[in-house]
Amino acid sequence: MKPLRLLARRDLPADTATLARWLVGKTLVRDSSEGRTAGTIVETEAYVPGDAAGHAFIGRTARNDSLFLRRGHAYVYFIYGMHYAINVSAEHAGVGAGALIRALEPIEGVELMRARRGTQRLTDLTRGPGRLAQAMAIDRALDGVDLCVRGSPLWLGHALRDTGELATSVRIGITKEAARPLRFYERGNPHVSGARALRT
DNA sequence: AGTGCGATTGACT
DNA sequence: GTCAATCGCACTA
Repeated sequence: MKPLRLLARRDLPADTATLARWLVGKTLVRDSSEGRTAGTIVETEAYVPGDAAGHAFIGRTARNDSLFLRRGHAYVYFIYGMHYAINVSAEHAGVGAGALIRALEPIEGVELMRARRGTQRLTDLTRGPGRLAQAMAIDRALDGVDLCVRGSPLWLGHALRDTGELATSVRIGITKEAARPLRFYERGNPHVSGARALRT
């Protein structure tokens, strides 16, 4: 396997939508006491500055504070009383925006992911924001973590393979700003979510 | 102090 | 295809 190399913050595009597109193909790595899990990012959504669908729209609060950090930090939120999901903070410090990571293709630690998820099927491990958070043991304890430093429990790595065709669609599960084409995914990848939510 | 709901998922008809 | 689970948080009062 190719070695996992940390992405430098200067490599991250400052613009939120550009960042979300660019993240498809990169690697998300989780180092925990249980071991390492990692996956190729295959689906993201952009929540841009001033976006009424974004969690930062209401202004900076204790919950969404991490969205306002300099790009490359984790914003982890709790939703529906049972699920966590992770964003990569975007833009400059003080601007509330982020890229939601919606799906991964597992690369490393698949057995650990299976144990955490309580299921065997490979495409059930990290297809969807809640599932991937569970597979990677991501919760509010990781909120605000810097994804661009060595030794972080959660970090971003370079692409480990060529990325397939990038596709674009509207975002899933929102009602405001629902027509904006801000979801990005690798076309045809079986780990991409959204089959229920979208016909395309 | 009470209310309503959400960037989802899994179980079930 | 439909729907309940489950709770932190923003908002109203």
